[in-house]
Amino acid sequence: MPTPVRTRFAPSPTGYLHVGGARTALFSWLFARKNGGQFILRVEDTDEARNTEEARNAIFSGLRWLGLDWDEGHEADGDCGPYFQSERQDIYTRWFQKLQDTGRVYEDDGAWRFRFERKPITMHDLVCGEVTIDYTDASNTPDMVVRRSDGSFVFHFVNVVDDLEMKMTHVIRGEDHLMNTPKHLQLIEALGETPPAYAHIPLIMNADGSKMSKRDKGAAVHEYPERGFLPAAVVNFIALLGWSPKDDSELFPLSELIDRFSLEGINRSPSRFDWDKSMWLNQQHLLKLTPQAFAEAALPYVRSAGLDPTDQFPAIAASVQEKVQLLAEVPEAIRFYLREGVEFDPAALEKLAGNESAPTLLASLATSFRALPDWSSPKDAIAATATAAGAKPGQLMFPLRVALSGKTGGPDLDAILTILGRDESIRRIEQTVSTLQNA
RNA sequence: GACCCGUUCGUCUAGUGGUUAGGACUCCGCCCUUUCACGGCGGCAACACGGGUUCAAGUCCCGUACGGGUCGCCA
Repeated sequence: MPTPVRTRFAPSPTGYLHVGGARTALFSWLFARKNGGQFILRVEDTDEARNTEEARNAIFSGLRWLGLDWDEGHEADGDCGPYFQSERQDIYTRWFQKLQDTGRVYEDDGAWRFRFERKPITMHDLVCGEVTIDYTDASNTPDMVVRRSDGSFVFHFVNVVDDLEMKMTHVIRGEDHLMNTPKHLQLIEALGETPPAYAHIPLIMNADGSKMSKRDKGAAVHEYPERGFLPAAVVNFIALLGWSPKDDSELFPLSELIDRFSLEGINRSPSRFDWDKSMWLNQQHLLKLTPQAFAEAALPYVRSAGLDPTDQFPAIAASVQEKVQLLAEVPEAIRFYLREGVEFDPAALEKLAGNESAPTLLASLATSFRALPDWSSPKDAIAATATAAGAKPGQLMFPLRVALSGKTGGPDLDAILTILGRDESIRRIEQTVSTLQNA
């Protein structure tokens, strides 16, 4: 029986969750899930000065929002805890003792340095292939500090110890760690342990190719729910940034991503954000939602825009499901349903004003609406009214749309008529007629 | 500067010696739709450059250029 796969995500809580970090987490998570292994969340909070509670929570909530659950770590079980490095001092001290016993560390200015073996180090990276770094020349690769003069341990040491202690089989991390790997390999070799397999993934860049930093659009994971993205769409999008299923498919729910994922599909070159495509992908995921699920997803955005959803909301939301790319667009798309009367989009009103027959047609439409026995087929009344006035139904459709919604585009007229109801529809038509006459 | 990784349409990518270099986003047409959007069809658009190797190179090798990464008592 093969050793069960164990991967981890090991962020340090010094800011918000970065989208590059999220993708690293995603790939590690996918690899673990794909292979029936475990995914561990370890918080590397050794830099007390820079750690914040807020940053820690951003990591947890970001991962949860994306749907990346962890088997061991904060608020989860696990035999390899604690999962915060700040609570693992005893473990590091013990391993440091072991390292001292090998005679490979020496004191320097109160700190402890690890003496590298002066030889070429070759790693077999699962993504980069075979990479050799020459450690022969000490001036290029000075012995590294593993323990500071204040007694604390540096990243390289704790990271290696934890990966060993937590029995990692695969370390999937950003390419910025590639040059650290020989250091880690040397440490592990000195300790007489077996290293995990490494996979270094290329970084994500801004749309213009520049390095993505904190302030850049899309850098922070928490920005995505704010902008109206679905977690599944974000996961789908970042997975496609640097990974390919090797065929033409590209629309994946999480479950299928797990199925299709493999390290071989990871690219070697940094990729750039393509905002148009991320929004398109979000729209595709939105389209796949049931109308109920869509309404539910849209509700918070509607509320926070100050709109008060009525009991008609399910129908209202359904009418705009295929009109928006982001959930944050929903409030604007449905606002016209919920307000008193019509507010005209200037361009729409102008277009309507240019139509000389509109006021007359609309006025007689209001009359025939009023005469309808019921509201089951207002469309027949539209056709009849137009015909009676010697016009085509199409000549009445556009004015009616503007009269009801104030806009040139939007949901099907049928849906608008049904949702608004007879009284409100008539009211808006008459409001429009008088607006037109007074103009 | 040294070392490491990379380079196919504007962007994300398929492609593992012989392809009309494929798909997707964007953009532009047309169709569907009495709106918009969705959907369908079509179009524009790429192998960074220079040398090799080979009957044959986007695919292999070497340079150059460009991009990225790393060179801490940060992680």
